[in-house]
Amino acid sequence: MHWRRADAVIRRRRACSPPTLRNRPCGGRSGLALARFVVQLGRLGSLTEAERKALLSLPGQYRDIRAKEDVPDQPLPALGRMLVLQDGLMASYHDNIAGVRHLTALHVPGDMCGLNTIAWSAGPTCLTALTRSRIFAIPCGPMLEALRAQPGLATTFWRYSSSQMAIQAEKVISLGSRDAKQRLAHLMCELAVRHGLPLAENAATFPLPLARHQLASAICVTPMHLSRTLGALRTDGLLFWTDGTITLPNRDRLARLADFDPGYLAMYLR
Amino acid sequence: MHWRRADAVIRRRRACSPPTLRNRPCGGRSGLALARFVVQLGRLGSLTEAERKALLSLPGQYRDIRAKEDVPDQPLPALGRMLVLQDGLMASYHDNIAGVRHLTALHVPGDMCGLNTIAWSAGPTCLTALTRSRIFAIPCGPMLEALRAQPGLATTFWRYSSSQMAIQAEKVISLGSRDAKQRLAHLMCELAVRHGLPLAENAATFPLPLARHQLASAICVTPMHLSRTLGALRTDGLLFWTDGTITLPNRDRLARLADFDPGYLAMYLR
DNA sequence: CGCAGGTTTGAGAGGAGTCAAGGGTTGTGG
DNA sequence: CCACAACCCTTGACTCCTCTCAAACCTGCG
Repeated sequence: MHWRRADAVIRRRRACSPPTLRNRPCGGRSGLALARFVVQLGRLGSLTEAERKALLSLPGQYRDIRAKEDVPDQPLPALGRMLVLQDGLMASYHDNIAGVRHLTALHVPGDMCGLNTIAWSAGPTCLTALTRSRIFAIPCGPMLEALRAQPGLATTFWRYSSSQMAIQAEKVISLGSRDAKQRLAHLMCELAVRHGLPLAENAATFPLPLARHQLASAICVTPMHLSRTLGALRTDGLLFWTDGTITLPNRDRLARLADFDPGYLAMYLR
Repeated sequence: MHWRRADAVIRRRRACSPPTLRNRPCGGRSGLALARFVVQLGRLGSLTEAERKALLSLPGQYRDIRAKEDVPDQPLPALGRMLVLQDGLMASYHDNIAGVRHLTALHVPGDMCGLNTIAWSAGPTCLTALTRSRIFAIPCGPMLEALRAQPGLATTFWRYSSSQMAIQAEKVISLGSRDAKQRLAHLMCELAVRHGLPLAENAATFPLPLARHQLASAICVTPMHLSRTLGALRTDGLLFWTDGTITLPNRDRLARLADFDPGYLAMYLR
């Protein structure tokens, strides 16, 4: 694959990298990642104490993933594809027939990636780490076991998938009806909420240590046009992105520009 | 709301139409609609005989919906929002702040619309009937009851939601990386499959009794541009749309043009 | 230091939107 | 029956957004 980038060079080095992850497991059971995930689930509706306990006691392994490393189809043999993101930023991607990569979803810490692959897998759902990330990988077996022991979990996971679908739907609306400036503004409003910054705070700052072409891919524009769009929002005084950090001085104005309605992000709001 | 149309007239008549459905219930229990839905579910994975029976015995009411009629938030009081489409074509829509309508998903006969609202509802998920449609509306109570009696159903519904999410994801890819001609071609390839036309048949014909501006909205272009795009595909000999009927003489070529890979439509393939 | 890659900026081209006009169809009322 | 309106569809001209191609700049690194 290659990014839709200025120089359009196919990076053979990366294409030839080994298909399985080769990173050291770094111990630890359960821990922060699952706790964050459970908090998200809790915001979506009723979660019984038994379900909470079952989730928090799920076994798994922490793994560090290098930035720009892909998680292929069978990422962690015998570990399954359910990854709770603890730190960093990951994305689901799709490489089209020409080999150009498009990011179809972003994942922030506390998100569970690939959860619905246990329900149904529509072809290869591939993940890539946009930044150095730490994940908690849950094996398939114990997850199925937990579903058997706590049948209510299926509903909970279904609910979670539905909430992620709402984000997808908003992306469709964005791509279908907003121009590049609005799409960028909308994504920034969304990421601010998903990073846990309360809506009440009008100014926001959060890390986004991406390359330009990665963010460009997330809003479906070329890096060149992203550059111009960033410039436009910068002169508006609405968005600054330096040293891998986003600064939004005025989220209200930004939200108005982007037609942003946070209703679909209930699971991230406190 | 108003469609993004040539004359840009807000149709007050429709906007003022009563918010609740006023169509005659037309009797019948279970029947065709649910059977089609169950067939879809069956293709997604294991469905036990008990679950199948529980689904098929779900109570509900058939309703006819006029073309262009909206199904508002609380469509059928005390009936819930789970509608199995038996005949016709429906769509989920989103009216943006300017009142312009965008279709975010199409529903063909056998689809269950709004199923995931029972899991989690991200704001108003509104439906509209693109053509005269017949639905089977299932009340919320019996559905929850069935979920209690057959806990495995939650997994099944979760799986179904995931499969619908795959269609959404493909839409994101379409909007992000294909131009109008490819998007139209892609949607036609998809609809042919979802109408149950076997992939092996290279030529396809299926009904699509829509107005131009409705289809335009589904692929996110203006009706004027759709008109041009239809002309282009017509001169290519790939797509003809007359009298509410789509004719695709060469699905292979169309699929190649659109970069269409039917893998994500497993639940519609036989 | 040179090089490769990321980033920005500019000029030109093309896809898609907007505005506008014209023809076709349907429905309604005189 | 006809006139008229309303709506739908198509086509053309113009404009704007975004892509492509290209060049220049910057940065980190071998």
